[in-house]
Amino acid sequence: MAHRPKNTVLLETASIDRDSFEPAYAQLANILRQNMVEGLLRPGSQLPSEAQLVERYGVSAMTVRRAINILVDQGVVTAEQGRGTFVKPVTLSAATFQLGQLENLFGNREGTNVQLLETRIVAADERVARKLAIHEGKRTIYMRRLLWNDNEPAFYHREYLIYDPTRPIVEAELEVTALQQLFSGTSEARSETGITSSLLKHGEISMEATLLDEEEARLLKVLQPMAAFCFEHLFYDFDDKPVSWGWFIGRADRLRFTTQVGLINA
Amino acid sequence: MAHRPKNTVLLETASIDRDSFEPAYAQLANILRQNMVEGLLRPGSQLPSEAQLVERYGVSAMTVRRAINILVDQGVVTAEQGRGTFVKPVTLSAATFQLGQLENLFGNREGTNVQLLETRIVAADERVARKLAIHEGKRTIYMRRLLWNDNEPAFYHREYLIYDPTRPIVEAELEVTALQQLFSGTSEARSETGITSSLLKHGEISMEATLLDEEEARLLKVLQPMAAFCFEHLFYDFDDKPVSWGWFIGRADRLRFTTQVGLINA
DNA sequence: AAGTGGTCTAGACCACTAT
DNA sequence: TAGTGGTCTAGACCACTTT
Repeated sequence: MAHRPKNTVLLETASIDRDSFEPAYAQLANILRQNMVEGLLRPGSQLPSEAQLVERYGVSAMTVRRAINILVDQGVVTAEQGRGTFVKPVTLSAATFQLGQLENLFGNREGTNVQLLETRIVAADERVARKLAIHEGKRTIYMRRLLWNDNEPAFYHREYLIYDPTRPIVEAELEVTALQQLFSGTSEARSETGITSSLLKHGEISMEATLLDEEEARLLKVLQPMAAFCFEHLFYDFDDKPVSWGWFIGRADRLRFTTQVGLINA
Repeated sequence: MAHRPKNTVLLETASIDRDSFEPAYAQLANILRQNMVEGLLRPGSQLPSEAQLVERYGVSAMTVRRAINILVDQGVVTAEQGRGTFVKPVTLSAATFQLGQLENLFGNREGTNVQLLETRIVAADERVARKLAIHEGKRTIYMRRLLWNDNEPAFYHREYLIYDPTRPIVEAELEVTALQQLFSGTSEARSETGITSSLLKHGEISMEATLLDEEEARLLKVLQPMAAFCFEHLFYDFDDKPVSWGWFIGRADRLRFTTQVGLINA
């Protein structure tokens, strides 16, 4: 016996229900996580080896691996080749905040709507030209919108869009560009018309905390000084050319991102 | 022929290199993603069926499934049983911001250090008692710290810790609780002493944008009014009892979270 | 040499969707 | 009924770590 599997107790009497709707790999992953939740498997300790799990739960090696891969992807264990699989300790830096949370916040889609404040053609100044990778002075579409939720202004959105008659960036896309997406959530790929021809290939989004300026405070109906979240976004088409640059500003006292780290049930 | 696989062209001449270090499933996932990046596979369009991919790339069905699962996990495609697998359009709300980004920001670990401003025993007021689920008036450990980066104060951290002689929450844990974690990144499970006995089971973290108050501004050496990020954290032990409640406040002009959505190379 | 994670296959079977 | 994604197995082989 070369490698002594130290304190690797074989845990719990729970077993796989072959008649369940839940796949065996998912059941096993949950059993293992439950063992961690209950403290039978503490941070730093080693999981039973794959061979042991195969025996104990009567599933194939592939199924065990898949279960463990899930836990690895979830960030609760690390698998080290030749050594074993270990429970990871809780880490602050593992926290991730999802922009999609805002959709829940804007829950009642009835009460949310978009007010177009202004849309006009403007010449790109140095900053806009740089962001959109066009020449200074070229024409762009400038839009200002106010997003309402429950009869309160929630976000002030400003956006510059490429204006190029040779590029198909017209009306339809204007709507899609960013706003619909924010609310439409996972944005089902299936459209009723058949084809969802998104022109957008990818985008960069950044988040900052800022102070509202006078205009922003007025539109959002709050008093200065007021902290705010600012989400800047830059979207590209399939030629990797920028098509849209803009930013959302929302009053901080209405926004809060939360997340969990470590071993949570279910 | 029942279900016509519409415009499903079999793509690209790229193929799997069996001698590569990169596993076949990863190579296939990358080939497929590359097809999306290049625009051969647009949002809404259907991927070749698994059977087709098996034939085209000469790998087993399991390998194909694993490749596709990766793309599903990455959120770039959706797989619908009985229908097919489709490319997802870009979505703003898919953006996720990782707290771990701060570690890169605090890159030079040489230049970062922690200054303990104060530590004392205080009686829990109503708010602290509620957060830590103890009785008002019970003793807690209150700590104030300043986190420096490049000879600049970056974060001001305040924290209340359970003070209970019957619970092992002593000195060693004080250090670990949150700070080490913020800097130590993935926080390797392997400690030199052998056992990493983290007492923390899980935690909740929330992010807000706020204004610095007078004391915070003074300590962080900035002028009011100044926007700031506030990260509140509440950690629990393996009995699901709170052990630590506190918050980091950092000047907003030094912090920026960025992320990408959609189809990115590599 | 023994034990560990990691990859891969060939084929079976199931559940769902479209026609 | 044919095509689709989804699960599962038994066994082979490899690479790494420990003793």
